[in-house]
Amino acid sequence: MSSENSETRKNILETTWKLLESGGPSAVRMSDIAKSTGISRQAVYLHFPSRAELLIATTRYLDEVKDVDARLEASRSAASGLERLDAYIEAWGNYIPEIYGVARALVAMQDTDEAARVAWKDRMDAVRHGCEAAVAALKKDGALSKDLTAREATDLLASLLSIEQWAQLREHGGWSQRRYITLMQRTARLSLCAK
Amino acid sequence: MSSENSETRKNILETTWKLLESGGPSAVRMSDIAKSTGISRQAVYLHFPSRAELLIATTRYLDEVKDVDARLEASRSAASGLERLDAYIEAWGNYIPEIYGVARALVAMQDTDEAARVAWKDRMDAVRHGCEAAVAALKKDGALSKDLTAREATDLLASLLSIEQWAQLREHGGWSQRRYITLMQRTARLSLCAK
DNA sequence: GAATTTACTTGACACTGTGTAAAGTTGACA
DNA sequence: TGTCAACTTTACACAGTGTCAAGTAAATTC
Repeated sequence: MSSENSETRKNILETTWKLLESGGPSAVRMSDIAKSTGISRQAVYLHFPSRAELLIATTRYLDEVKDVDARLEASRSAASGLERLDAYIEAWGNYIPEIYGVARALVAMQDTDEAARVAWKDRMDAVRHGCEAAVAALKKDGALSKDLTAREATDLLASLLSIEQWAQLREHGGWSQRRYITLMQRTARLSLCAK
Repeated sequence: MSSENSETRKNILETTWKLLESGGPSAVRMSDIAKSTGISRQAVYLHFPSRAELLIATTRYLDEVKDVDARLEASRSAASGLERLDAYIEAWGNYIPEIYGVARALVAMQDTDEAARVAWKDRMDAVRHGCEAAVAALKKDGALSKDLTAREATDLLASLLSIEQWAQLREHGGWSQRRYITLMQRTARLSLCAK
């Protein structure tokens, strides 16, 4: 395999990303990626050992380009637990559409590829971690509902903010992105907070 | 293809169901089904034109055996909108684990098979319809939150009750089935009802 | 300026799983 | 005795992934 910073490698990642954004995940084959990148199918394998690894590398590339960390860290500076919850939902909720194409492809590989499963789990654990922090902030304020343990509140929030949930509301329900954020903030507040 | 009520046909459906219940969907190939049924792979094709059609037939077979309709209709007799909401969540929520294996396999085929996509959409539309009725009952009681249109409330409820959501809470979160039902009822009540 | 290295191309092939096709078997039933 | 239905066996086409080996062309090094 060639160096990590190869120009071609970057081109492949960009192409993969773009192809996944427009069109279903199964429509993006290794040959499609090669063709769109303007190289041979075998050349793709010189940079990535398998389709799963390519998809995983693409999500990492996306995170890097979009600077997820910075966007999610922003919610940390919130004054109250409630503000933090809102900020986190806004930050993550607005990140979802940007990674949806790639995420979908990765999810589709979960059943067949162990590496893809782990990569997806890591990603979801990161979200869960953010949820955990938001719940902890609520609890610190005494704002967490007595009906829920911190663990349960975290699970609930993480599943409310799942990509599948977003897809269902946006695609099937036809919700606007703005409305999605607003109503998720509302739902989270009502179901997690005391009183 | 043979008659609809063939003994072998039923055996294939039973086997498919059982295989899907134990183990990932992609691990259940046509040859696995044939082997477990005790017939040749080709014999399966004498009864079902494709893997997708077999999976679709299996969901229908399950609905028949489990009598979904009767179970979901039960919630209709509820006195108030709120009771109806609770009853519907309980009925559907308890049905999910029984169809999860098959549902998972059908979802996994969505990207590649149009028939599977439509079959799954039909299934989800049926759930949505139940949600719609529950929301309408709430609205009639004047119990629906003013923050939401009936449409939005329906979308929200349907996505709360999605199979993916259930899977995430039960499998990743480790929630018990009882706790899942209780907290979903609570979340639905808090996010849909007025005041 | 010749040799080597790097990045890529070309073409062939193994493997898995789906679905098709055709000829053969077996038992029921008329 | 014949025929029909349900099933078996064998073979094959096809798509997509991943591997292998030989070839090319430009840049780098000696």
